[in-house]
Amino acid sequence: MARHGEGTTVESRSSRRRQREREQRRETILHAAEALFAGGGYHATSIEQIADQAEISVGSVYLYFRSKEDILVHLLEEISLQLRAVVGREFQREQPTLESFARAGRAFLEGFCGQSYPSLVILLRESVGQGPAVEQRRRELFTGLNDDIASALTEVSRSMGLAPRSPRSTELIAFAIIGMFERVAYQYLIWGDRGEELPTVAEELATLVLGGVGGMLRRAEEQRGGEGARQCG
Amino acid sequence: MARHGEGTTVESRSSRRRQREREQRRETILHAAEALFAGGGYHATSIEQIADQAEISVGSVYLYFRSKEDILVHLLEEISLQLRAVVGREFQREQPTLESFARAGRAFLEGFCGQSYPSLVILLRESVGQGPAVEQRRRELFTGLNDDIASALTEVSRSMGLAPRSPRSTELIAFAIIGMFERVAYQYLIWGDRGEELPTVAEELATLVLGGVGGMLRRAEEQRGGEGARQCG
Amino acid sequence: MARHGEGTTVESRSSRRRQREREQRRETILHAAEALFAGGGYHATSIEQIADQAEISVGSVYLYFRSKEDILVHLLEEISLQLRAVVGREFQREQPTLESFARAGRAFLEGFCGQSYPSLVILLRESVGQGPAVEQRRRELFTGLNDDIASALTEVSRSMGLAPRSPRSTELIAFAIIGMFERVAYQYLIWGDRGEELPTVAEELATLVLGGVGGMLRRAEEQRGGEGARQCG
Amino acid sequence: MARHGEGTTVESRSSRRRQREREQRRETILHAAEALFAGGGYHATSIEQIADQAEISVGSVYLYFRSKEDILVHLLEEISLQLRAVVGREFQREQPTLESFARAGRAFLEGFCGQSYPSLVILLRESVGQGPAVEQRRRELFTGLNDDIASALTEVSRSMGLAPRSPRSTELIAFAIIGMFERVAYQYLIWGDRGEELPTVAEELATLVLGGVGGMLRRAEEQRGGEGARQCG
DNA sequence: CATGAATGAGGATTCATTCAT
DNA sequence: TATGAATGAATCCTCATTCAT
Repeated sequence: MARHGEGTTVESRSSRRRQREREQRRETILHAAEALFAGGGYHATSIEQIADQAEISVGSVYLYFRSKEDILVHLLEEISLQLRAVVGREFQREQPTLESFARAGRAFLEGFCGQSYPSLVILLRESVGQGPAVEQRRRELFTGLNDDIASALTEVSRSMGLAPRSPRSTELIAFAIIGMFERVAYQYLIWGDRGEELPTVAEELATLVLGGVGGMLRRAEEQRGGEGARQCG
Repeated sequence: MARHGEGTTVESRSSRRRQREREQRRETILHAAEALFAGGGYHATSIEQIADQAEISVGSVYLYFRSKEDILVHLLEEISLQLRAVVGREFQREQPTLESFARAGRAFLEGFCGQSYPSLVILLRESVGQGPAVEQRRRELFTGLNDDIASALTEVSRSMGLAPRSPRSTELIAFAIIGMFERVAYQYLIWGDRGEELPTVAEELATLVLGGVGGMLRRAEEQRGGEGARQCG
Repeated sequence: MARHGEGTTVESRSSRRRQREREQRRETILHAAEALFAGGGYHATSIEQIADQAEISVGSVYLYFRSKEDILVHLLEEISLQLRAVVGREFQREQPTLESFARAGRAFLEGFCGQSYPSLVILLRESVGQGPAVEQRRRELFTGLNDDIASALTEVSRSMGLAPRSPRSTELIAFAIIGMFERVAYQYLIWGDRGEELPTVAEELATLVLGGVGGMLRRAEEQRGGEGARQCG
Repeated sequence: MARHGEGTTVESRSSRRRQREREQRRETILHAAEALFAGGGYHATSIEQIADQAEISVGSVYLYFRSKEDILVHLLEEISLQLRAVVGREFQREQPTLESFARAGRAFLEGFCGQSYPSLVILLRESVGQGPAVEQRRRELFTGLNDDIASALTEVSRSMGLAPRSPRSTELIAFAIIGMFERVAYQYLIWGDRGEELPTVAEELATLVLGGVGGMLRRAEEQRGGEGARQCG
């Protein structure tokens, strides 16, 4: 329908603007929901509240999201990206070392939790136990995170001159690392009202994790050696 | 209302019977709810379903529990006891050693998770994000568990000849340990459908934790030494 | 739980009372809905209005009916009984004759339509085009009615000395009879605001139907004869 | 805006084209709606679905029709024309006879129902019980149809040498005829899934109607005679 | 104590209609 | 004219909790 060369431009301009506005609106809803879910809880938050907060109508929410659950799923989507960006960065810069885990831990606590407390609350509290679709997304998130960490672990243990461990060992260590940070974040940030201690805790935990991961890697090594020996015998 | 001297006896007998029956009824409701919450989710379970499963009337549920939320809180209560019994036992027998942590870990995975899967699901999934009262109880549960572990840690590090660490270090290590097992249990048991791997995983994780905790303790020591040195300088 | 002979009586008494009250409540809802559906239309009537009219709460409506649609279906159920009682009576008394159709017609117009105008409106207007479940029930209603009439037709034509006609002919004549009354009732009662003419119309239609049915029966006879002849040729 | 002499021509040309296109668009919407209403039901069909099916935007639907209800009303308008064309044709060709009713009946079943099943569904099912405006249009439709048939009846009875009957008798017979075909069409075509029987049924019903109408006419005559006699006496 | 019918606030979702572009 | 995003009123239904029996 657009005529002449510029027609296209005009059309694509307005269409791009539309697209941008649409994205913005989506984000607005998502952030309104994030704040409300984190503040009052997923179930205690009604669609009407979200609409009010986002300064749109109830019906409009459904132009951007299929259902209330869908909002939560997309929130997890965003959190997943944030999280892997913050944490993954530490492993991607160069050859990861044991120190990378300490840095990644600090990044998680200070870069992620500290920057976006609502995200943390949704990740660790509000998205838990809220139905299968949400659970599925959480699972993917954690699996992805675990893969990142497991890869780094493999690299690190190789660079430490440790023999390659079984895939499950690596997986387990990765989950263990995630779990440590999860619980610490939950205790200190969600339950703790101890935000001011965050830097100290981050520092201390980073140090501890260094020892813990180092110890686990070595232990896995020994165990494997033992197994090997036993098998040889 | 008691008549004659023996009245008291009679009454106390029947009153004791009453008391016992009351307890049984409570348990019945609690276990009905546990199964339903774990199976279909806390929100998807109605009081009517619980009453049906417990073979009593809806009204009777409210003779034993103030509200639906109250059932969940008491379920956490029970789980808390189970958990500390299973895990605590390993630390209480004698002088705890590093090995105790490995044993406690195995006990958690095999004794608790393996024996009562529904309890695990409620502890880690269904009781999360379900309102303040529940959250409060969960917090107490984890704090209690943490205290147990922290005490053991103090003992162990002393018996290992390591200098006493700051209370926070100990607390952090304890939370880290809890977190490791939480996430591993969630991944392998709740999401994993990998129940059959449980013994292997338990064994492997126990070994890893030995290394991890050992490493963390040593690292905490070093850090403290460093700090001390710095302070001295 | 009831003890002694009278216990049973007492229990069954109260249980019978309960049952009776339940039935009454059901009827109350049904009649509230009937009036509102007939007055304002099925879709324009909300569950809240029905509850108000029946002087109960919204939730209680759902103790007696699964859904709004379910109310309509049960309304049709009742109408079906009424209708077959009123119309069927005329055929059941003795050997039906051609006159029976005239009487049944009068009974339909005066006994059914005249007595329960709302029922008529629901049968012919509000239950039409309201979804599959309702349509299914309407279908059964009409099929049942048709069976009644078809049986009578068979009797009558035999008693008139007419040879038995094909099942389809009988079915068709029965539907034709139903259709005549339906449209006449719709025109004169639902659209007509001509309730006062009812007796006259009923009389006139009864007479006409006598001729019509008689004519149809004879015509079916001839046609059959013709077919037979053709087949013989 | 028209320039020069020919301007008018040009304008009227383009205006006629516009007009034609507008009509086409209207028809497109109408037919999209017809198919959807007949298929899924009036209420289950949304304006968006209609717009999609007609390959226009939601807003455009409102350039052609005031409301969703308005679409249904106009659909009835079209159906009314179709119907009277098909049925009326049989009476208009020459002097109508009793046979004309049989032919009109066949035309209704085969020409109308058989050719446009969706129209039938909308006429007999989807337009019923859908609010006052629609009901008003349906009433006009049936009244018009009735007038056509009543005129023909008057002609026929005169040509059969029967004395003129009361207007109401004629009206009643006309409604009776319409009702017969309505119910038969509903049963066999909408409920019946017996489309293949249509020709047979049409034939059989035509024959029966011959007898029925004949009988009704004669009976009306007798009754009138009786009344007259009574009045005379 | 036990029952289970009754309550009614609450919430997610739909959809006909409008209007700025 | 055409569009389709935005609106928000309207509605069905659920379910935790109460209380008369």
